[in-house]
Amino acid sequence: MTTIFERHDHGACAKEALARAEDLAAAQGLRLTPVRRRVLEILLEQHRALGAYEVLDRLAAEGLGKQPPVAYRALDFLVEHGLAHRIQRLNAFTACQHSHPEGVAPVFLICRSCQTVAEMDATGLRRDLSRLGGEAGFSVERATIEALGVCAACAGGAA
Amino acid sequence: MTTIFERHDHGACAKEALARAEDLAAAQGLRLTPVRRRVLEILLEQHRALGAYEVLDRLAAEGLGKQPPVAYRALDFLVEHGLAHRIQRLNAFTACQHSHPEGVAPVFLICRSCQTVAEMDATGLRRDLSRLGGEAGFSVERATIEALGVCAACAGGAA
DNA sequence: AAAATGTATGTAATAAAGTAACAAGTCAAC
DNA sequence: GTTGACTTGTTACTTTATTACATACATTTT
Repeated sequence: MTTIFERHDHGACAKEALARAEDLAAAQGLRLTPVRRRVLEILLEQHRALGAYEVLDRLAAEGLGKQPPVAYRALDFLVEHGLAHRIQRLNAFTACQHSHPEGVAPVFLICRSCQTVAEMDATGLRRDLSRLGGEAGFSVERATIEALGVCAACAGGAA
Repeated sequence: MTTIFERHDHGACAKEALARAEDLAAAQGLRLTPVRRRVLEILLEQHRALGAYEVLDRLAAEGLGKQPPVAYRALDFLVEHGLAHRIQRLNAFTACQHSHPEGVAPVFLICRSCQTVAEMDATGLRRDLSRLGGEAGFSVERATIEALGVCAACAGGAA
């Protein structure tokens, strides 16, 4: 499995994600407005999750909006359409790193040392979770799976 | 698998949990002070997660503390010793329903209709998650697994 | 092109959640 | 009965998030 923990061409990675967003917008008739697009770009700059107010500060510095709702609305839009994810543990947001065709939400790996947040496909895990819920008569609709730990680079570097 | 979604003697369920807490405190030399004990009792009254401020309001009504730190400290104590859990999706807390011998954190099933939060053992899921992380060189230390959906009773009742 | 409609943004105000810092009290051990 | 560790009280504040309403922009209808 390949994650963004590995060395990669980050510029290309961000560019691709933006292109995917544009394709999605075109395909689904969504409006990737300047604010929304800029928020996605800001999230794509780093592989760590940003708080809504960090995003807002950036927007404010560029004259794109000074009040919380501006940031929250754009972030909500991105999350709703799968272009970004909310990391519950951090009350923060990160750009989506892979395209998740259907409603296949990923698992997040959060490095507590470098703050990098990586996504991994977790189809199997989700199936198991649904099965587990099913045993209790519970119908799983959405699931949050977040792992906190240390990435290879940080584990190696700190050794 | 049996969860608190099923009919059960709630009084007994709460009483047992409290007894477990006392045993734990005795065994580990922890101080289950009046505030801490009362917070646990409050959480045990319902099988839904309570926000820190809901707990605080209850404490205040009983003269046990009026400021946020009082509630947060007690909640942190309970969480730290496995007597309660924090539900990330809800920014809320729920009493532990099973004793988790070691550091075996459970999975949470959150009914979006009746707000009940049930725990299930997820040893297998956690192992799979660790393995998945391992594939990316990531060492998982702690994991949050929360499922949002509908419990059997609500699905049946609403049908 | 003007009116009507739907959607997005701007703004103010406030709510909700969480923390820092320090003073004061409690309790067990010596 | 004083020391030291832990717990609680209190003030003040920070961070995160939402409500409500006004304004602007875009699209379709006429």
